[in-house]
Amino acid sequence: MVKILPRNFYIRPTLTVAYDLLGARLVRIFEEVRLAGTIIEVEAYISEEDLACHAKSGKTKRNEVMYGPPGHAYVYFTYGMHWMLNVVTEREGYPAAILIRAIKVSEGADIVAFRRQGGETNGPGKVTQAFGINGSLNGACLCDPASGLWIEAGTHPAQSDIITGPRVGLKTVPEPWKSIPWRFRYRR
DNA sequence: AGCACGATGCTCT
DNA sequence: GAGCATCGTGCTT
Repeated sequence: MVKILPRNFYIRPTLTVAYDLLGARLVRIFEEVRLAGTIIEVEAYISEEDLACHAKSGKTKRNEVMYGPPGHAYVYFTYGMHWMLNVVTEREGYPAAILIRAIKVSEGADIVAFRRQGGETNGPGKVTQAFGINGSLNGACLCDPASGLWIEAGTHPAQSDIITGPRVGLKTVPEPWKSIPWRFRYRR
């Protein structure tokens, strides 16, 4: 029996949701094929206070989905070539989201492409590439299977199997945000 | 194994 | 015009 994570899952504090997403299963219907993978690495971006968060300068056209209701996808384009997949958390009006940085592919043709790496993607750009995720999914509802993108409950790892550390790629972000341990990873 | 760098285009100042 | 929540390559240890 499939259990799609409901909106109530996402409305909780972002760090709690990030922690709970480890072990959950990201599912994508792409060209009528079901692709799925276990979420193994995430990062939290929380509020206008967080100077690494896109919401640091307030609401803009780009980040407006983060201000919307929880349980939606925030997908943005960066470095001229990469799409990033985030899930929106907390109450509507409070900008926060979780970046899906890595998954272990378990279903779908793309498993072949990642088999050499043990089925794992190794960066957020690889997740979106593997699952055919782009800007057309920005704002998509993860609680509605019609969107073709959702998350199902999985087996959560034990606390001792989770590594916490600073978020990746924040070059010019001031402290404490640059080093705050808001990255969660399932130990290999 | 680790670091430096270029690709490439969109967003915000 | 600067900077970017990245990735692959090519070079150094």
